[in-house]
Parts: sequence; structure tokens; C-alpha cells
Amino acid sequence: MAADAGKPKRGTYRHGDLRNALVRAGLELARQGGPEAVVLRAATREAGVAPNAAYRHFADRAALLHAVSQEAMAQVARTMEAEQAALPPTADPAAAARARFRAVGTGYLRFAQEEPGLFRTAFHVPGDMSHAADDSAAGGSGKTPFELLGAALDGLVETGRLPADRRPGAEFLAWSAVHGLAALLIDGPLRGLQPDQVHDAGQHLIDMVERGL
Amino acid sequence: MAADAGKPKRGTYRHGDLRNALVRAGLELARQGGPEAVVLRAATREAGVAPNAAYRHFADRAALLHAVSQEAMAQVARTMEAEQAALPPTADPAAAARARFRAVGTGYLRFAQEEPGLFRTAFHVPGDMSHAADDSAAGGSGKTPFELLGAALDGLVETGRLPADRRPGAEFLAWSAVHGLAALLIDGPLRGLQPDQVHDAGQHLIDMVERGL
DNA sequence: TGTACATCAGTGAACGCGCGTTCACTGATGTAC
DNA sequence: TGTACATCAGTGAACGCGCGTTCACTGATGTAC
Repeated sequence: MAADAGKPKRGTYRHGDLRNALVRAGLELARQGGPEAVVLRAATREAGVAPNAAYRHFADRAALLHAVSQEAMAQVARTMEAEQAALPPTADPAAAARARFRAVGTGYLRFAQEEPGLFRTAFHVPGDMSHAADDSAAGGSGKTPFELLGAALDGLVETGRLPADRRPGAEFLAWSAVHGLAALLIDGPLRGLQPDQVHDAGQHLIDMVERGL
Repeated sequence: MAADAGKPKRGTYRHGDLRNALVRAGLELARQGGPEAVVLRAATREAGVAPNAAYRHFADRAALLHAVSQEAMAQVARTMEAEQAALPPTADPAAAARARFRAVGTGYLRFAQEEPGLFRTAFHVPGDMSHAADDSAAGGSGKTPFELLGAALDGLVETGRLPADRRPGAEFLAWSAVHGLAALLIDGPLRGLQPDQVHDAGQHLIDMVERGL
């Protein structure tokens, strides 16, 4: 008994959906151990397939990792969008723009806290996510995290909350601040913080960014 | 010929300074490849010693990496101190305090840019550097990078440039911003920036922090 | 509807790699007398 | 100043590990006729 406790139990000779299965397995690996845990042999093992079968769908390990990273980035985008969608409706357009801006940062930090492995996989890896117009790193709205941030900043300018001459490069300032806090939370000295302390720290940081921009 | 091109050519049976040699070798590995490149076998190879000889001086790989990381952090501290030491003298204590604060951030960013491998080794690794009162992560002044930042913030408070009620937690806000920019510069979308562009981005960021704190 | 065939997704075995770590050892060094 | 000895830093060989990747293969599937 328990001798054939293999995971996936495929009936057909062909898998049928191996590429997706590998990406999903890779996401789970990344979730638990970050980008360096995204390993071909583990992914194929999880998918119930021979190690080299991966080469039918990915040129090499880096290609799989890239796909996983893109998907992780799309999840970040979706978390940001969810944060914005949960905002209470406001009549004042300036207040709404400000809330949307803050939600970008809050969503980013929430994702970093809840899914540190995926967060690291999304950002500490290969591709430039800034001019990622092409790729599948977008959320439901079709925007990447970077584009969501840009749109929020545009909203601040349109409603007069941000001087237009301060707009160029502003995404990098805001992003730096929030990204740095995320890093300190994930593997820096702020690791042990309680969720509500994390929330407070995030709000203070976003306060600083708003004032400082 | 060229058959005995061994690196270190030890005359004595004993090495005499192996612990230091391993740390120095580890630093070089970290410099070139970050923390994951700090590998026992490579370090011993470089030191001209059998792989297991490392175990006379370090419990395991993690212990060596920890020592290397501490030394890298001390180098960050020294870079910050050098940045402060290079400041032109000022009669105005408030201006001096402000300059010292900015030099902390500038030094940090400079180190990240010039030595990304060591920077990652100093910070993306194990120990909490915040309450690192004990360890050998200090620069010439005996202060760790975190303590240098704290001292600079204290200076801002003393000269009235920072309201005292904003002081608590301020190191984490400032640190987040600067650390995040460093991360974006090292392996993020700002990788390709020219040194002077990096400098500008850093100054803008520090402007934002000063205004926002 | 049936048959011949090309395609190509997944197999099975093997490769070479560098790694961390353990073992029993040896021999230079420093100390006690 | 000389000798016996304990110490312990570095040796040499070996282990088991998981990894990425290549090779020649097989057999289910879909297509052309």
C-alpha cells in the first residue's frame, strides 16, 4: 500500500495541459521559496512528468522562471486593482484620485506581506517591468503594476493634487519608497512586525510620499 | 610548464591566517555574485586549502556567509562616513545637520551602485541589522549604517529641522525610500541608468524624503 | 467511415556539475619539564 | 638548551544530493486521402 502514491495520476499518455501545469507548479514553488526555488525538476515532478518533458514548452529553466515571474506580477496588479475596487465611492474627484493613489501602494505592500515568495519572484528577477507594455504581467484591467502607479499619479495631476512639473519621474520616487519598505518587511529588520503594525508603517510611508512628492 | 599555477603558494604546512583569508575570499565572491556566490568550496579554493579546512573556523556555510555579510555592512558604514567626512565645513549647525543626513543616503546609494554584490550581501541576508549593537558591522566610528542614520535624524531634531514627534520610526521611512531606490537600481528597471542619472535620482529621492518626513 | 501516415508531447536513461559535509588521518607548532 | 608530548590546523578521500540538460526513443493524436 501507499506504494503508488504518485501525485497527479494521469490517465492519458499525453498530459494535455503541461505548460500551464508547469507554470502553476512554478508559482507554488515561488510562493514557498522565492525565485531560486523555481526549479525545473521540482516543477515536472509536481506535474507528474519526466524532468525533460519541460523542454517541450520552455527553452530552459530561465524561460519557465520568466513565465512564473510574469504571472506573479499579474497577481500584484490584481491585488492593487482589488484594493482600488474596495474603495468607498467619493463624490470629490480629488479625494478619489488620492485614494486611488494610496490604494496602489497599499495593495503593493499587502501583496508583499501576504506572498513574499511571489513578490520576490515578481520583482527580484529578470525583466524590466517598467516598460513592460508587451507582456502578460497585467491584471484584470490590462495594466501592469507600474502602469497602475502611473495612472494613479496622472490622476493626482489632473485633480491638481500634484504639480505637473513634479510628475516626471514621480513613479520611481513613489515606487522606491514602497518597494524599500516591502524589502525591509520581507527580509530586513522589520520582518517580525504584526500585520496591523505593518499596515501603520505602510500608511506612514505613503503619508511621507504624498507630502514629499 | 604552467602545471603548478596554483594561486597562493603556501610555504608552511599551516596557513596561519585562514579565517581571515576565507572571509576575504568570501567578500570577493560576494562582490562578484552576491550572497549566493559565497560558497565554501570556492572560498577554500581561493585560499589554497582543502574544502573541509573551512570547518576549523566556521561551523558551516551560513557562518561564513554571516561573517562576510557583517564585513560588507561595515563597508557600507565606512562609505557613509566617508561621504560625511567629505562635506565642506559649515558654520550653520542646521545646514550641517541637513548635509550629514543627506550624506547618509548618498553614501548608501553610492555603495549600492558601486558594489551591488556586496550591497546585496550586506542586506538581503540573515541578521537584523537594526538592533545590531553587538556585531562587527560598524565602520570607523563604531556605528552601523542604521546607527549612522539614527544619529543623522537626531541631528535634524536637535537643530529643529525635524519635529520631535516625527522622529519615532523615521529611520524606517527614510531607509525604505533609499533602500527601495537601491533595489530598483541594482536589479530593477533602473538598472541601466548612467552614474550621473543615478546621482540625480538619488538627490530627488532624498529631497522627497526631507520634505515628507 | 476507414486507413496510412506525419507530427510531436512525453519517456527513460544517462551525463557531468559543484555543492556541503563527514571521516580518519598527519604532522607542524607550542608547552611542560 | 634539550626532549616528550599534547594540541589542533589542514589533508585526502569519499558520501549523497539535486540540479540542468542531451540523447535516442515511443506511441497517442490529428490530418490527408
